[in-house]
Amino acid sequence: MLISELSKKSGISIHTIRFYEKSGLIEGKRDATVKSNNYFHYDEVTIEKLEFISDAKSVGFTIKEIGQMMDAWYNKKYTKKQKLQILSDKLASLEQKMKEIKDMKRQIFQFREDVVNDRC
Amino acid sequence: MLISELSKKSGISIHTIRFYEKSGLIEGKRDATVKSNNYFHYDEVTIEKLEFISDAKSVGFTIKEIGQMMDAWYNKKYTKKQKLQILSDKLASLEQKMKEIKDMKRQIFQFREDVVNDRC
DNA sequence: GGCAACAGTAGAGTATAGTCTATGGTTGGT
DNA sequence: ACCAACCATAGACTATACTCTACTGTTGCC
Repeated sequence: MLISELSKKSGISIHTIRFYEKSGLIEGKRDATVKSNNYFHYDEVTIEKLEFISDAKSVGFTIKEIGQMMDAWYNKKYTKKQKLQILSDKLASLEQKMKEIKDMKRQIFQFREDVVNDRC
Repeated sequence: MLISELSKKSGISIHTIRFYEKSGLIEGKRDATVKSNNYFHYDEVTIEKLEFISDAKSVGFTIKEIGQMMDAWYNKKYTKKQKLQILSDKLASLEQKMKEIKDMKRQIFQFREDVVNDRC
């Protein structure tokens, strides 16, 4: 599929898709048999990738981290050991975020109690 | 205390403290009896505020949101009802973040399994 | 009185993650 | 052949959150 279809299917703007492509997160292929244009073609996997990017971004991962994670299982860039290391690191950082969110929840709960009881 | 002491006690750079002050998150007071300088003085509560800012930032809240939350219990800017609304909104967004992180963890776990079993 | 250390303001610069504009070529339908 | 709709690249612009520089004034100690 071409970029406009990918955009529609993924819900991500064409501009942003191009930005992700430049950033190395996704990659379209050019059809070597067609010489009149240089349109990029995308496959279904790219849709999955874009969905993962959205999810990963919303939990606070950076483009760089997301690229690293995607390389850890779509690419042959790393050894098995390196891949496992990367994924374990990201799991640990999620564990950490989880803890921080729990603490923040407790803190806001306390603030709310203070407001309810006119202590502030 | 003056800004350098506040910086040392909070672990936040003087530059960043000034940035937070400009952003309306914290507020130093000037000593009206001293006319030779216009140094800002900070109290212990400001240290607590800076700690909260750090925590809130690391869970992904923006400066704007943090300011709103701090206004919700340090200030008289909002009515009780508005304060409770703001704090409940933030709690809900933390709940949402938590859910997203859990999903992301599951996804990365799956990737890790795939790597372990050479399925990618 | 000199000077290092500290205070302030204003504004420039950086990094991240888009978002948009300009420009020009391509495709498909009439 | 025409033209709207699409594709590509390059680069400008925006917002957020710092981070740093330049410049100037103040304080405290010898």
